[in-house]
Amino acid sequence: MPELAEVEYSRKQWNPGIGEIVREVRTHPKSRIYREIPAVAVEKGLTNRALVASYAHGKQMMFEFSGGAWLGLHLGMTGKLFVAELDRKEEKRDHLILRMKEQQLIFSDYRMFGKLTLELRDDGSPPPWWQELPPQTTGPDFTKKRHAAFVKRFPKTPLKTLLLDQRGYPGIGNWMADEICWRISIPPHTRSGELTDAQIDSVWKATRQISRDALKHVGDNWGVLPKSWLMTHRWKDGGICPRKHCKAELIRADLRGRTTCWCPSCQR
DNA sequence: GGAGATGTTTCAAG
DNA sequence: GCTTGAAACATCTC
Repeated sequence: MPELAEVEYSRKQWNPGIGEIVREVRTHPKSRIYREIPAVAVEKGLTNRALVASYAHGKQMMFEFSGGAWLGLHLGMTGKLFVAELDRKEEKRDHLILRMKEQQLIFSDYRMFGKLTLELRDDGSPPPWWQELPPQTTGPDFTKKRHAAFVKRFPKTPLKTLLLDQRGYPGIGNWMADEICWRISIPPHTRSGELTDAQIDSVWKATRQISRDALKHVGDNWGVLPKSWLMTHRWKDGGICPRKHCKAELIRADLRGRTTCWCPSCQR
């Protein structure tokens, strides 16, 4: 599930804990989630600290705690963040639980592709890797020029696959990449090197637009995406292209290891 | 039982 | 050093 907008949504799920002190930390020490840092270090590092703020950047999230502790989270394929009452029973897939006065913040992930880091810093600044993340697709530094250079760097890579590269397009995931290709009527398997300058331009525009639209629609309460989007049709067998007057049956096929959906009529 | 799932990392080859 | 492409990771659901 987690792409740009869903990550932003997830980050906000822990907002009720802002300003609250972590009284107890529960972990699953053997979980794969703790491959970057031992669970004990996370328990020690977060106990008695207050959650100060949270940030999202592409698919990455950062939670700032008092005293310069920075908790980085990535949801992988199946990670979830939520708040629960204190009497909620611990479940097998809860990897991190932060118990506060009247609630607990939970990170669960059954497939365990998620990732967790914790860094304690003296100077109050976020970890360097966080500051060096590539420009957000909704921000001012995601320029046409930067995008064009990135496209030209990987001429053999199919456009859809290129859009999944987090170095170029942080936050773009499988459905958004398909949505972008569909919106501008380019087949997802088109090699980057075969795109015209005008097409490269339209990819840039669509990427910005769809990023912004996705954030707007998912919003604070998982808004429903418009029926006019490819996304709302892509998983149905025999799904129909939602473009006006098209009505072609959508195709789903593997492209470089990811399920890809496109319209054989619009995208040629 | 097998295939597939809205993601990243790693490794080998050119 | 770079790009490219496949496999691995772990578990649940259909």
